[in-house]
Amino acid sequence: MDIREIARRAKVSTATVSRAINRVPTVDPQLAKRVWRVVDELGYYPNTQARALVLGRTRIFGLIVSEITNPFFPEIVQTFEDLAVENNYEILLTSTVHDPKRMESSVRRMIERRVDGVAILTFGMEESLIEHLRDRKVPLVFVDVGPDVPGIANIRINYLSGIRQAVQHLAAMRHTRIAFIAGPEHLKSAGARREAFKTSMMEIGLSPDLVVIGDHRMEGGMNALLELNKMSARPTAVMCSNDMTAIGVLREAYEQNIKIPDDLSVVGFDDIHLAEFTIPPLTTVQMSQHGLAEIAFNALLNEVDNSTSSREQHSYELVTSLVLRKSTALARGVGSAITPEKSNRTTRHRKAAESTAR
Amino acid sequence: MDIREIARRAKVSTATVSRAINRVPTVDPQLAKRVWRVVDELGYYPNTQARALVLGRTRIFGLIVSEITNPFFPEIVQTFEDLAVENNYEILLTSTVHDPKRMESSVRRMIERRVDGVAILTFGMEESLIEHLRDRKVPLVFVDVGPDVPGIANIRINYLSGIRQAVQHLAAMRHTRIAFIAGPEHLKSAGARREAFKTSMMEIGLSPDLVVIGDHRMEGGMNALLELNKMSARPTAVMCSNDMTAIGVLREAYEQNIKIPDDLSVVGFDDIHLAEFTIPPLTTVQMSQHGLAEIAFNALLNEVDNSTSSREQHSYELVTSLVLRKSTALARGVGSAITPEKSNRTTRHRKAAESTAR
DNA sequence: AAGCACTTGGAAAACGTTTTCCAACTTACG
DNA sequence: CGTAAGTTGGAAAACGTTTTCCAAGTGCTT
Repeated sequence: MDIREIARRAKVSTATVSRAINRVPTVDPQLAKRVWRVVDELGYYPNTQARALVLGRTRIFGLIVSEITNPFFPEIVQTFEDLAVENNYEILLTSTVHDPKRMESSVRRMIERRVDGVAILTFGMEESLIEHLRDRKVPLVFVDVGPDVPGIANIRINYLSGIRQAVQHLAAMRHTRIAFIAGPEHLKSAGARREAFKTSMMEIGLSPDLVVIGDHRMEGGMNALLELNKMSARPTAVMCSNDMTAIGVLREAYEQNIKIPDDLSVVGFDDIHLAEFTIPPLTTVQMSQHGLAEIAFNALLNEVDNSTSSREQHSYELVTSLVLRKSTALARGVGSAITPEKSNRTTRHRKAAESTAR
Repeated sequence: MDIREIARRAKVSTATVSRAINRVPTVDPQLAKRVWRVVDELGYYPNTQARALVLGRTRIFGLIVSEITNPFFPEIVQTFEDLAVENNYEILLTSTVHDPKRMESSVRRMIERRVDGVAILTFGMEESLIEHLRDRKVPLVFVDVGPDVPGIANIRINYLSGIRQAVQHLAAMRHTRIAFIAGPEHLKSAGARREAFKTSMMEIGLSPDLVVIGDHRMEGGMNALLELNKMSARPTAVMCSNDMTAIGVLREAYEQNIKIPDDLSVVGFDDIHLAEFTIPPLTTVQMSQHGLAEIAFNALLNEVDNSTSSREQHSYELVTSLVLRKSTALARGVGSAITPEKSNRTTRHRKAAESTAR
């Protein structure tokens, strides 16, 4: 069933049907109504491929993520989809699972399907692939790419703001041996978090060298804690490069019968929804997934519409900030005279929060 | 850059380029190589819209899920995508978030984009919508639709197998007051789980009436436990309609200082990856997400290829089974003479597992 | 040398739209 | 009544492929 069929039945030309469907204002309302009636009766849906072919626009945005099974991403995907529905776009979702082959095939698929833009939320992608896309003039949004790739909209994440708050929060609770569980070494974003940790620690005169490498998964968090436990001078607090790592730490601590937060304070990064439901609830650095998705989508939209004009706002920034829950407490041995009763601890907590969170 | 450009540069006809690209065996290898060289040099990618238009196949499968932010689904999406990549398909992913409007727009989008098939992994979808798709002869796979919709491939899930194991496992540990936290009332799949629980309980002469309604989210699990606590005769064990609910229960128990599993045994359903990392690790009923996705994808593939022949295998079954971890234990008061020392408890656990799991 | 089988190219139709051009028609206004 | 302005329809081009038809070319067999 095509537009010609509709034209025949409504006794108008295909041109008129097209105009009616696309709500061109010049068309007579009476006529338009007649067309719409036939469309509804027959359950006609325009063929988007054909439309895309002539328009040179597919109304599809590509979205490349690292790993859809990491709970960080579904929230982004959901927001992205909400916006897509609102703006009549589709999403072509691709998950690279850290595999260079998959990254390549992702890019190929995006090009083959002629998406109108791509948001890249995976890290460690070959520069040549990015250039491949850029050379085709596909609008791109990127998270955290260095300043070295010109002509690409970039969402910079201010890791320092939140991580500094976290470190100061821990220091305020008398922690001095604070470890960091980093992400995979090749990940730029993981490197940036680590850098921010280092900076924050040095600012307040603490040693930033207690670092062990994780993988941004729960498994890595478990292993990292094992690692940390082997050390002669064990840390009393640990910052994790993301929440999944922190969940792993919590889990391994349970296994080892290490009490959180009494024996060890832990703070995560990302503030995924789950962080509110861990045991104990996770103190973590918030990086709004909703905000990230929104910025990415709008950047793309912007770039598609004003394809020629306004190439200005090419860089966006997302700040991070600490959210306090229950996985951090006074360092061991400090204030041990006070009964570690639950409500008490919470109160102290809140105080510390106020002193550092602003 | 189109196929004509390639033809010109390779000094062959567009017909030959098309044949070469699609690996039609009759074309001379020499010539094919020449064509491919030009293709690579120019970085040419065939336009899939144009191809779809003439072929009448888009090589896109629709995938409709309830809620991508529920960790149950990303694993399915990942497997689905793996298979899509392997078979040169794309996925059009849609998340209905339990909103009838979104369900409608999902279906509309699938039709507009002319997907080659749709896997419906959302529940409580209007029958009229499904018929809308079926009337268009879009191949469909469905999870758990009743036997009332003919002409649609259906994946039936054997909830009973796993739930019966779980109930018997609990009974073997001397639990008699076993509660069930159900899913949203309108969900067919949630209803089926509840039915399976009821059946299993009655089989062994226990009352199946201790039921409270949840929402398949962590929040609902928390509320449900609150509810349960108000009861005069509190349950000693609780089965949850899905793992997210169980995670909520664990969380609220922590809040209430109820020890899991000593004070309360809890078992989940789904066996999401996360279930291994809760505190304590969650005993749960496994329903392979990987298997589900695989069946769904292959069913679709099958239906597209043999569009006319073999309409046989229209129903698939997925069995469920209990996986034992640490969130269940002997009922309180039973064998309390034994010191509840950790390794001991684990051993008992394993034994119970063996007696019921087969 | 003739005949045959196979490969190749040229041309064109087809897929389902949007859009342009021009002509024809309607309406409103002076 | 004549004219201008606006709406509508018909026809056709365009988007980028695949595929079919037919004719021409190539190499092999007899």
